[in-house]
Amino acid sequence: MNAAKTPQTPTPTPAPTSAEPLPDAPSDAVDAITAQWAAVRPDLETVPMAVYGRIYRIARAMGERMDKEYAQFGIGRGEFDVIATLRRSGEPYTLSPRQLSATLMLTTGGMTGRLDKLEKAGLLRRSPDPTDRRGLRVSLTEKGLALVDESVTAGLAAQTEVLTSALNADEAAQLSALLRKLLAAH
Amino acid sequence: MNAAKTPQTPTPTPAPTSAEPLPDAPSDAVDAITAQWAAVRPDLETVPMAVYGRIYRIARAMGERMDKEYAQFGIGRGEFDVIATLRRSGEPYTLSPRQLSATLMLTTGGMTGRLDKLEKAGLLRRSPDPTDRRGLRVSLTEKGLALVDESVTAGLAAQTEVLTSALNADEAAQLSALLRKLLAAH
DNA sequence: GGGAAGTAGCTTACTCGTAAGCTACTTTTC
DNA sequence: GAAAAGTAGCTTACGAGTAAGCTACTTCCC
Repeated sequence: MNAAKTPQTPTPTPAPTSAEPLPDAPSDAVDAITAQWAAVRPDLETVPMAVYGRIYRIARAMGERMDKEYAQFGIGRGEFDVIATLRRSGEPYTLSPRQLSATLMLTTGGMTGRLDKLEKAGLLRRSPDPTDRRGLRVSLTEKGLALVDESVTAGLAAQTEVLTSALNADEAAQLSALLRKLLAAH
Repeated sequence: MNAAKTPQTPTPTPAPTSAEPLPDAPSDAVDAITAQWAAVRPDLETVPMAVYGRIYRIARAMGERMDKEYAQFGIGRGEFDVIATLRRSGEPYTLSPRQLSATLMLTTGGMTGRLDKLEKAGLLRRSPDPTDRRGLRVSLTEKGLALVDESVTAGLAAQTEVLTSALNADEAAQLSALLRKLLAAH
């Protein structure tokens, strides 16, 4: 009835590739998965599997946490990203839909939907671009500016809380540096 | 016309929190974002923002890469996850839909859709559970077993390629350990 | 200066997930 | 051993994204 074989011992040296569940570190769900793979397919590398497996899970877990934070302000993560992009672009908090969809790696169709929702909520305003009649300018309203300032603080507090509970300042800096190198390879 | 303000210099000490774009490290899109925030909201912590920003982007980039790998075998990432879970559970490569949806953190409705598609493709088979008439048993077919073995190898090769191009073995192990600690806090 | 090519934003059709509700069956409890 | 509660899997309604195609406008280029 167990959901899956639970590998009792994360076998000291199960894979061809070195150190996985270091002696002191407690084993987690990802260790269980790599151990299962090592049992049935010992030819597979477990380190990359573990790294990306954890990245994927952390991204998902923090994403859900962020959703909850932003829900307090009546917006979703997607909407937050839009108003946050406007906010950090500085005064007058104005960008075009195209700039927004490019920055957020979203199709224009998806952006139209987000802007509709935010405009209806009174957080931003669409106005014609005076220099190009094809285009629009999207600006944060007073209400939008106030809301984004509150919600970014709340969201960041959540991230900070989890990060500092897990890692000290040195480790966090080290992690950031390693992730920068990894991201550069993508 | 630029999509966003491009911060020329990642200012040596812009934020209250220490070392961000280390002297040698090239600055990336995430550095640009944190620099923008530091300019308009200098009270915000930039380290957590950078860590989670990079985690999110790496997860997304590798996700897209995986989609391409699996597309060669005619499946998507979601379908791959299902047959991979069956594969690593070991012989007889059989689990219930409930076990699968629990393991993959998916609703039962979502699992029904994935199973429909995989069954139609001949990669797995649904049969009644002999001990519980409410339940089903989902098993990999010969074809499914062969396909998952090929696709897991291809996917892992892609992950290994990117990881080893960015980090040496020590760094990768270090990253894995830091991520384990961070994941544990979620 | 006029036609070709490019760009901006919106709409439509489709995909794939969730949430909630359904039926069928099993387990618990008195 | 019958009623109540729980569990398994499917269906339906809905949400939010993509891809492709549309119209309107601008820019390029001869």
